[in-house]
Amino acid sequence: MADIPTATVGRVVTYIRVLEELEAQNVLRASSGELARRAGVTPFQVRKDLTYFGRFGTRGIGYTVAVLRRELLRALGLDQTWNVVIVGMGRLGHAIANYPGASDYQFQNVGLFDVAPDVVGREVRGLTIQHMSQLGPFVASVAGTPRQVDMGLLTVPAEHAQAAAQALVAAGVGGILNFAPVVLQTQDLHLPEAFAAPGRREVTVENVDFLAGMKRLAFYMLGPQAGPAEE
Amino acid sequence: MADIPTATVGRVVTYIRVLEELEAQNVLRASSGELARRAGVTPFQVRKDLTYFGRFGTRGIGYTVAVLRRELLRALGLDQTWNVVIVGMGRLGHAIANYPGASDYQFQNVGLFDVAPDVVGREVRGLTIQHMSQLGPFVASVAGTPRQVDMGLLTVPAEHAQAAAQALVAAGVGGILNFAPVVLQTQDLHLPEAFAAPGRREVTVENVDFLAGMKRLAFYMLGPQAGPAEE
DNA sequence: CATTGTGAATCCCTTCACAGCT
DNA sequence: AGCTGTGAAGGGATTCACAATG
Repeated sequence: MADIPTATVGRVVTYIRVLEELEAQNVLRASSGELARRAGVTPFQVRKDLTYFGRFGTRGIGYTVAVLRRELLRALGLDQTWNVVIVGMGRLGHAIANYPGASDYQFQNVGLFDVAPDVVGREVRGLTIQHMSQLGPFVASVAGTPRQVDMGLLTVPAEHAQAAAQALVAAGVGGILNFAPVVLQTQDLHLPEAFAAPGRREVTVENVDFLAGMKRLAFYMLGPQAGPAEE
Repeated sequence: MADIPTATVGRVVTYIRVLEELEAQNVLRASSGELARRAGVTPFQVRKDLTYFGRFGTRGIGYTVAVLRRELLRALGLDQTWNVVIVGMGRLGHAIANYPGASDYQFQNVGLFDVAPDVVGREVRGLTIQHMSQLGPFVASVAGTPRQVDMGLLTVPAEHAQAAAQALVAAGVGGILNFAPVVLQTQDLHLPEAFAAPGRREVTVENVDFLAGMKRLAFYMLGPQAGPAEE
C-alpha cells in the first residue's frame, strides 16, 4: 500500500466528522463537492484523499454517507477500542477527562494519574486519580485483559513532560498525545522489549499545542508584512 | 517578500521555544545542528526556514541565541501585545484562562464570555465572566484604547461554535483560535466595514483540536497496515 | 575550518482534465 | 447526464551540495 500523506490523514478525520453531521441530518448520500464544501477543501482533494483508502463512491451518484463513514473509521482504526490514560490531572487534564465526546469513537479513559497529593485519590467520572508511581503496575495489570493501555494523554507542565513521557513508555504505552509546549525527544523513548510487538516497537507522538496555535494565528493576522532587508 | 510556507511558520514557533530553553540554560550561541536536534528537524530545514525571515547567523560560528529569538519574535508579531477574549468558559475555557504561559508572549486576556447564568458573573484571574450579549459593546469599548481585541479563543460546545464565531466577527474580532471540533464556515464570516482595515478585512482562523489529534494518533499507531483491495 | 546561506535537484502533495462508470 | 476515480501536470516544500565567510 502506498503510504498516506500526513495531510490526508488530518483531512480524513475531518471528513468523518462531516459525514457524522450529515448522518445526524439524515442525509443518505453526498457528492465530493458537498463533502468538500463542509470540510473547507476542494472536491479534487476529497476524491484524491479517498483513493488512498479505497473506492467508496458510485459514479454519477456520489457517496453513501453511512458506508463512507464506516469505511473511513475502519481505515483509521477507529472501529476498535483504544484505552487511554491521562497523565497530569491539573485543569487541562480535568477538562479533557470530562470532555463530551472524549469517550466517543471508542476512546476509553481507563486511568488518571498525577503526583500532587491533593489531587491523587480524587474521583473524576468514576475513576480515582492514582499516583504516578502506580502507572507501571496499572498498565501491566490492564495488559492482561483483552486490550492494553494504548495511549497516554500528556497534560503535565512543560518541565515535566519529557520525564512523564519516559514513564509512560517505560510502562509500555506506545502512543502519546502531547499537550505540553515542548518537543518530546523521541530518540530517548523506546518501548521495553516485552512490549515490542512486531512493527510496533517505536513510540508514536502527536502534539496538541494551543500556545503554538495562538502564535501562528498572530503571525497570519499580521498580514502581508514587510519582509527582511528587501533587496 | 516571498510568502512563507505554513509548515515553516509552525516550525519557527518551535524554534522560538527552543531558543528560550537555551536562554534559560544560559547558552549564548547555537548552531543550526543544535537547534535542529532540539526541534526534531534537520539542520537544512532550520537554515532554510530562517532564510525566509532574514540572515541571522555568523558563518563558522552559528546563531546568537538572544538575537535570533528577538528577530523571530518580531517576525511572528510576538513583540507586540495581542488582546484576547475567551468565548466559552466551561472547563476548557477555565483551563486556558488559568494556563501558565497563556499571558506570556504578550497575549493578554482582556475578557471572558459565556451564556450560562451560573457562570456569568464569576471571577477568573481578576476578570469577571460576562454574558455573550456584552461581547459587542465590550469589544467596541476596548477598540477605543490604544489597542483593540485581536483574537477570540473559541471554547464553546461544537454545536454553538459557528454562531459564537459569527458573534466574535460581528463584534469586530478578526482572529479566531477554534477549539471546537467543527470546520468553521469562513465564507459566512466577514468583518463589518468599520473594522475592515486595509488588507485585514478577512477573518483568520486556526484550529486546535485534541479529538482530531487522538484520531490521527490512533491511525499512526496502527502501523503498516493492510491497504484497500490490494491488486 | 566550522558553519551559514542558498541555488539546484528531488520529492511529495495538490490540482487538473478527462476517461470510465452508473 | 452526472459524478467518481486517476494518470499527468504543476507547484511547493524538503533535501542537498557547495560556495561564501567570519
